[in-house]
Amino acid sequence: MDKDISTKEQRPYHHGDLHRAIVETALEVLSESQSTEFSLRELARRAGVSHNAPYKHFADKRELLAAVSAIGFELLAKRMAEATKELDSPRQRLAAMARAYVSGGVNNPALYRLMFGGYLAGQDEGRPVIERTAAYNMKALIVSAISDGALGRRIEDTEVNTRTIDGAILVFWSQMHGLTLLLVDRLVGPSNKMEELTENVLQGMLEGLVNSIPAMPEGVWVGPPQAG
Amino acid sequence: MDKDISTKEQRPYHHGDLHRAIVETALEVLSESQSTEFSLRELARRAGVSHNAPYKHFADKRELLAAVSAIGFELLAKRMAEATKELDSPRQRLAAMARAYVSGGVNNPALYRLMFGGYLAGQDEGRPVIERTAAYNMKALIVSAISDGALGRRIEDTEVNTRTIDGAILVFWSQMHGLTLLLVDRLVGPSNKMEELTENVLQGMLEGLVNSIPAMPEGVWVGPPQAG
DNA sequence: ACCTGAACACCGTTCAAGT
DNA sequence: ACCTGAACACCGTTCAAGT
Repeated sequence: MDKDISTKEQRPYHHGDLHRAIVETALEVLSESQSTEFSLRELARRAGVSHNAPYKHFADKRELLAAVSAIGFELLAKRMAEATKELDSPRQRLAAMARAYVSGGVNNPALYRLMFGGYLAGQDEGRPVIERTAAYNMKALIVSAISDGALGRRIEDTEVNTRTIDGAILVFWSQMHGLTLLLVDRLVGPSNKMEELTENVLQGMLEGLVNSIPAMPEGVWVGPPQAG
Repeated sequence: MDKDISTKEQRPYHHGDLHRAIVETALEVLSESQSTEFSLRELARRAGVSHNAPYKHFADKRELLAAVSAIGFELLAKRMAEATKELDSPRQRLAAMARAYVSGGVNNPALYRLMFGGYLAGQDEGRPVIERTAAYNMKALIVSAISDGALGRRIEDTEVNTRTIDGAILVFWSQMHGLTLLLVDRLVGPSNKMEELTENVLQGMLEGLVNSIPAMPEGVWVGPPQAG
């Protein structure tokens, strides 16, 4: 009649939170293999449940990956918030955020690609995408870094309006996004020059390509091509 | 004894160029489905050969996708060359190239993601990647657009050196790459505002974020999030 | 040379049960 | 409720053969 519920490891009926366990396993496997091509069955194996158990928590492999992606956005947002926490100067805040953003991506390329790679984007137009709100939380940090005065003098003006700020955000985000992905995909490198490149790009962005691009560190471009 | 080789459709022993046929089928399927998750077997079916025939021409699904990616780079390079052909002003050339680049990506997101999505990037460090030279040909167009005077006055200076130009290229390319992918992944939009956004970003990039970002068209940001 | 059919070890996903 | 085993229709890839 005794159940012996507390001390020994039971085989059947474990896992209080399989949902969480699966997502964490997925994050591990993603980091290790740097690929989303793992199978649900492998995850189940590593989590110690039958190949079928995950379907109680996720309708789909896609849905699991969406959950992983959402966590990716949270992690990146946390990094960005952390990096800017104690900085006052708008320029410093923006630079710190850019560095956090780029290094976050370069640190776990597969996760960054999953978040932005459109694996979960298209499909049916109307369907709400689960990680979308997580993406918006992250974007909000960029918005605040820009609109809290990052643009310097213009931001104090009365003529500044939301559309102008939207423009700045778009420039900033797409610039960092592009740099991150070129680094991640090894079209530019090496990634240990990452901070230097980020700083240079940031400076060029703020002050204008024509006037201010500083000399780049050498060996920035991956290559050379085979025979030329 | 007659072979009847010319007029009738034979069943056995077709395809003078199965390699090409497979790649073209892959491009079709990629465009239609906007996903790289089609199977080799499906390609073989559509090309009218056994599921096994492709392996005579490609060691791997990866190798096939690399060939498709290479064609993607060629197509994009052609677009960019075409777009700038009859323009003289560096500013116009750069803008035209940016537009061609972005619209090329937005036109076939799955192909663009395949080209840049790192599907073929990582793996073994040393291994030469087949599409890499194609990517370099495309990059050469960007290089020429920048260094042929696109930067205006600075480019005439004796103080201009290759490292400076590298910096400009990095800014330009990563900016366009990022914008393209934010559009493609619907984090910013709608894509019919693409040209306008491109022009604005380009202007911001050339003249500096602080001074020159013009007002953005409305409705640029996808959203809003669910409950906020 | 170029293509085929059968076979292997895997998938994602479903379903009728078990505790 | 939560988990399982068996089953289905598919993969990518390999191999011994056919023309």
